[in-house]
Amino acid sequence: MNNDTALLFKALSDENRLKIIKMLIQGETCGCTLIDKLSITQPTLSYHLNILAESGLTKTKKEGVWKKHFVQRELLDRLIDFLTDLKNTEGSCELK
Amino acid sequence: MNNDTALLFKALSDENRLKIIKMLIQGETCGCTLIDKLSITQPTLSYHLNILAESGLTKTKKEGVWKKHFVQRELLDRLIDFLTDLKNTEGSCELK
DNA sequence: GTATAATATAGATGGTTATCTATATTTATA
DNA sequence: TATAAATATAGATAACCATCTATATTATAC
Repeated sequence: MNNDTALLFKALSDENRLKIIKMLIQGETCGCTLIDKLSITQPTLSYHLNILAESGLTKTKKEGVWKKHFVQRELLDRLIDFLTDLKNTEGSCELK
Repeated sequence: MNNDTALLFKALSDENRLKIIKMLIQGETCGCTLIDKLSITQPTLSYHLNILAESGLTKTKKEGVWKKHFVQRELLDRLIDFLTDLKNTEGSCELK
């Protein structure tokens, strides 16, 4: 599982990957279900699913011919925490 | 102000830009203050500050020779909302 | 008005990304 | 075991990114 915040944001920085993760959050699915909702080829989908998995945002399990993808919700929490901490940082007013 | 979620995440997908935004959140500053804390040249900093501003995550105001950069906290909220909504999406269990 | 400080722009470059086509691998089933 | 479905890999490519050096612009102060 990945830890690098910039890399997590990068995984979310593509429109197709955002669509994918929105679909996956509704329930684990295989690529063959996702592909119908996207305007990309199967190898390109495979590429994006890999990026999501490598970031740690998704995990997979093999079920026969299928590879089920699902969102690792703890990593969403980690990003929410990061942004919340950032937002709540008090300005120290060290202007220049 | 930008609206595209993927583009906002992209703005946060670079280590230097994360450092910059962490500094800016502590109080508005000019590039000349930021540059000392980063291992990049001034034109590269200018480039990153532009990306942040174009995403909407930061805004700027001119003050004499200086250009003060500051974080648009509402956009952090927007990202937090996006991730929270995503996380709270109920799985509809439509497995395949 | 010239020097100085802050910032921007231009142009180059090596690396990365998203995409494709074509092909290979894996697994279940007829 | 041959076929079909799901997924992966290889290789190509055009576009984009992060970075640099060199130079230009802008604004203040002397």
